[in-house]
Amino acid sequence: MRRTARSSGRWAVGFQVRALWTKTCTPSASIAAARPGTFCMPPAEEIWAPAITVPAYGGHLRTRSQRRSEHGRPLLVRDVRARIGTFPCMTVRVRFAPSPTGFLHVGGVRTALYNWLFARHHGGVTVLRIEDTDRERETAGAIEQIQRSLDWLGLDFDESPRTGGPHSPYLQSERADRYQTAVDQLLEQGLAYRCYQTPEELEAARTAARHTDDPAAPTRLHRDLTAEQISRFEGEGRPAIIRFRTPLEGETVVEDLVRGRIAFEHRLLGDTVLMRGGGDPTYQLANPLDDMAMGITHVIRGEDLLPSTPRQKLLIEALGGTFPTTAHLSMILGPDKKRLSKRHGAASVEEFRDQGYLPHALVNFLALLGWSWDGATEIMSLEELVERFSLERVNSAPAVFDHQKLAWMNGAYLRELEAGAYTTALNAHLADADSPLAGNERLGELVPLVQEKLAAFGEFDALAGSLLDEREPDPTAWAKLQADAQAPAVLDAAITMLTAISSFTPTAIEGALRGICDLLDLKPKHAFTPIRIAITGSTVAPGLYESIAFLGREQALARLQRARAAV
RNA sequence: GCCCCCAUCGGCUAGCGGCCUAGGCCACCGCCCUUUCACGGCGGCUACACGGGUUCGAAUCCCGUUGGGGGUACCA
Repeated sequence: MRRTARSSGRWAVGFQVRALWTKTCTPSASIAAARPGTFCMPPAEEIWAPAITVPAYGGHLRTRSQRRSEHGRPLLVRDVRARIGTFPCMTVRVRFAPSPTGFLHVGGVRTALYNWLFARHHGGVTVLRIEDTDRERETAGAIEQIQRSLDWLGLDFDESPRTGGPHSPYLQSERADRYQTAVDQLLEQGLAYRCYQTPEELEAARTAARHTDDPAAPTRLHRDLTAEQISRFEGEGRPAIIRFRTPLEGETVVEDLVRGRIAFEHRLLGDTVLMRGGGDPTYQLANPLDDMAMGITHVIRGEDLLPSTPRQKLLIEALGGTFPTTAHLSMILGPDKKRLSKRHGAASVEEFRDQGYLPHALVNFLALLGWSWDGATEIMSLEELVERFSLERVNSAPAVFDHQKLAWMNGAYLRELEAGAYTTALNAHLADADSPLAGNERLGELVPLVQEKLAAFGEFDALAGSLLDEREPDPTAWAKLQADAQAPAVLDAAITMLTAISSFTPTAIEGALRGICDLLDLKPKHAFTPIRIAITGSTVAPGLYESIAFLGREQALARLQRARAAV
């Protein structure tokens, strides 16, 4: 069953792109032949090999590369990709799991998008799960805002807090009993234990151990408490946290779809906290447990979560589950090469919407930030992205967010919009911005004048707002007008000429204005500037003839008179 | 400090040992078009971080160095 990507809400028009000037790009035979939904590939045990825990020998003496290649010849990223890039007979299930600590930022969107594209490409299922295990950090309304942003982008999730699904609930705060059950089981099997350290004791031990050869030691201090010690701590009324009993030797190897094989030594991992003193689960417990419970097959997430991967894998395997295949996406950076954040300006989806970006332009741009199809194709519809996307082509290097290219791409999409769709979308933007121009019945007439000039709807008001509204002229432009010695003569001539012509069309107006050039022996460039400032109040505006025609004779003359009086 | 990831033009990237005197897009700089701003067209600038290997041959494989990023939480 092939799903059709769709947008939602009034921004749907953003997807009606008239023409795509993509460079030649024929879908590869393998993609064309791929059957959505299921994948058969022998032998399954090679893919799901549980091994991965191998004895360490002189662990810290070996280099990363040595560990990586110790099983024989050097293991290349592409070897790993080739091995686990195809899947046994199963349905792909991915999840996007944001925590409701704020708005959805571009990094999160890209993660959501890659998950979504991967699932749709393989005919799989998308799950939206909210990771609200830390209620203190939760922001009011964040869940709704995240959902709204995803809706706007056209990323629909098959299972979510809103839609429900076979693995409800999709809010971690409502799954407490499951986490408790798992912890009880681990405790019973001795795979987890109670730790009575106070935060202060832990911190002190950590500081002391920082420069030793076993920096993770402080997490293991209560790993083997005697019965007496336990009853003493209990007697003191100390709250216990639950820690995972991480193996002391050996290492866990993760085979990542974008990074290849990565080995982590157990002794450096320490004993992960699964449950807080208050009995709340931590991310380290809830996240992998839910992935297992929800049948997640592929975890596609940010590189910042890479270091916690071995802990999660260990936990899932301790619980008898199979760790999903992972794909860790590199970070999105600001111009200063630091991780992108609010400091770098627009970072939330809502800001882009407010500035008048089309959802698909953002999607297209983000798809290309860390992934490419052929190195040449830039503009792709959602359907094309779904068809072409693959984790194999995801770049492992971090990427700087290029605002200028996004603006260019948005302009490209805007220019390809049908006039009607353009008008609808522009109007929707103005309405969202509470602009008095929203609903103006002459908006459509202005579209041909501005369409090729705007990179985003947010620029509309500054460019053409003065044609719909009487407003104060730009001071700089006005000063320029007043300083222009030719202005009085030019404006007088314009008033005369525009009064005289019989029909008030752009063509007739052009003729009249050209007449001024002859009359005063001025180049159009010089003659038109005062007129443009008089008419639009700015040096930057839509075509002069069209603007004057749009205003109509009465209004145009009034503006020329006003300017004449000022010079 | 320790662990992990990463490294091609200013930015996004193509490149999987010979097709590379390194291609595309954005940005930038010229020129053309032109009533401003854009759009469009043409041209230009500029990159394989460095040092060692492996190989007949390396941007591509290996090692190291340097640099950047991430993690090191009873955050996610």
